[in-house]
Amino acid sequence: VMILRSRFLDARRKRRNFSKQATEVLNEYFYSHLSNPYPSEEAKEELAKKGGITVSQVSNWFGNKRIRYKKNMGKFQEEANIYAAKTAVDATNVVAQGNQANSPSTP
Amino acid sequence: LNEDKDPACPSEPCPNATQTFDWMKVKRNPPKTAKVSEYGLLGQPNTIRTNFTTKQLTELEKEFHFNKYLTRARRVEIAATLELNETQVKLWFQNRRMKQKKREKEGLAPAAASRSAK
DNA sequence: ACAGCCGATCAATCATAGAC
DNA sequence: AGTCTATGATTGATCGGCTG
Repeated sequence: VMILRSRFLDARRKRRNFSKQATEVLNEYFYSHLSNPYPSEEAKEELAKKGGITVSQVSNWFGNKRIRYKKNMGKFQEEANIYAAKTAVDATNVVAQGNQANSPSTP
Repeated sequence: LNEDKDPACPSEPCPNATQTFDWMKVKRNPPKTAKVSEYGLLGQPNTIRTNFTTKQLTELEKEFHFNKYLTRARRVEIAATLELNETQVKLWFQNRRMKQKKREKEGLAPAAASRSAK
């Protein structure tokens, strides 16, 4: 069992938490787009640049964030309120459904 | 000063603050990788994430370096040798290619970054 | 029709960093 | 120094779209 673990023990180890700056930028986007927290490739690149991390890390972050958020929404309520007040560039008016037009930066 | 923006909560209690959007309700269907163990005696018809053994991964990796893509024949061959379904082998290669592409991408971006930083 | 591929994502899990 | 929780990364598998 332990022998089979050695298979990994490579990149997954030695993990560093993101800087305050990165976390801030990511959360800001996430909560200001809570109705659809799926940044486009371009948006990811910008977030990566602003946070000083890679695009993959941005993707990982959103992937984890979305899953964990819906898994336990209550646990993020407080955090949601904090960031919700910061930015309101979002268009939260998609009550039912029928939404699919997502153009953050494509006029 | 600022009131929550809860445009609508038609007929839902809406526990607290933010509402529940569609993406939060998304549910994936369970894997069908099962080799059908008869759903009659206890447990569900096993539909769990495959756990490749070190040996299987070694073989798959070796084959990948030989060919990034599989032919039907080769796939059948490998599946039989490693005791996996063709689907598992096919999926492994698909994911492996994506992983490869991701690595190449990450391996060049830093180079370009240092170029402009120099 | 249809299977394989791509790109994105999900979901479960691993391993570690940090809180207590 | 542990134990528990937060979090970044990995990866088998799903979803929708495109294509030969």
